[in-house]
Amino acid sequence: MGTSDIIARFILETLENAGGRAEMQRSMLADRFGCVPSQINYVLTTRFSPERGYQVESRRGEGGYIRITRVRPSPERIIMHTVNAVGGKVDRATAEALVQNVRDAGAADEAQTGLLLAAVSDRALRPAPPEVRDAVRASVLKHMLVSLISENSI
Amino acid sequence: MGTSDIIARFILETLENAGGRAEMQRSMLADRFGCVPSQINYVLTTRFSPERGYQVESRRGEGGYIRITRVRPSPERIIMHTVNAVGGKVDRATAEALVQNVRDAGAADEAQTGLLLAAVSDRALRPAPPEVRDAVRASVLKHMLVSLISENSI
DNA sequence: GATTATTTGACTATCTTTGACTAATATAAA
DNA sequence: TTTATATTAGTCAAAGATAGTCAAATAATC
Repeated sequence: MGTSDIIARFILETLENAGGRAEMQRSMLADRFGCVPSQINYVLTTRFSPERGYQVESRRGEGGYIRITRVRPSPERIIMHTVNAVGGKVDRATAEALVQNVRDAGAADEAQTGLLLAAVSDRALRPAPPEVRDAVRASVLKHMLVSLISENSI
Repeated sequence: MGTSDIIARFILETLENAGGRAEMQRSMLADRFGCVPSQINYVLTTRFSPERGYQVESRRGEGGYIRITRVRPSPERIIMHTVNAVGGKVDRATAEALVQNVRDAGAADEAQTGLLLAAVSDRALRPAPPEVRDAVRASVLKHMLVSLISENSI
């Protein structure tokens, strides 16, 4: 088992003991596991992505930290399923259909649905070059969906 | 939590107890929290900016003071103002401050704020090329805010 | 052997703390 | 009244403290 797996397991244990939400310093982790700090970013992006049900926030400078939140599944199973269905790119029509599904499943109310639809609209994403637009749409949508779960389950 | 956060929290509490308006001396604050006086200015500019809904007045010399006033315009007005403030491009820090302001004004609840923050995060916008990322962020944010107004006014 | 995953480090970005210098105001002195 | 002095607050840039990005090197896997 490689260093990244060990770090990931440590983070998982910490999350477990902290009830799904934990704050730690990147430099402390790197220190503890004898790796360079950027490897922590690698672990976070590969193993604690929105697709896997995690939300990562951070802050730099004095008092900086990395906060990892585990999203609790439940009525949110639908949302996670949707996040997985989005993939790396998603066109507008598909995104809208997925959002409607989320609403129909009762996982988002009218206002939240409105925000989601506004964010994935072609008009909102117009400044993004066409060749990456669907990738941006997918990323924005997934991050919003994960945020929705964490907010609803607190 | 760093010194600046502690100072900010103290000011917030003081404001709370004083009904949204408080006067204090910069040197007293610096003294109390063991920092250099100019750090108070840093806290004021980063955490009690007009964008976040505060007004700061001051006076020098004998009997000098800093007066901090919490300002709360109407939600609609805040949102309209925010949409106008976004412009063609907006960086992450500014976008987050604007969103926080919208929430503070009561124009967005926790879940909606979460969706907004998720959509304007660097992580969500990662697929967008850096040279257009702030433009995409601005567009997404504005479209979402507009959606929020129409939803809220039902 | 090719492909994918991991590790590493140089460079960048952001946030905070500090201090030297500047500006304004009240009060006392001339 | 004018000037000087003391007492505040303001500005700005440098230094310090974190975290992020990216691509090259290496290792693991197919």
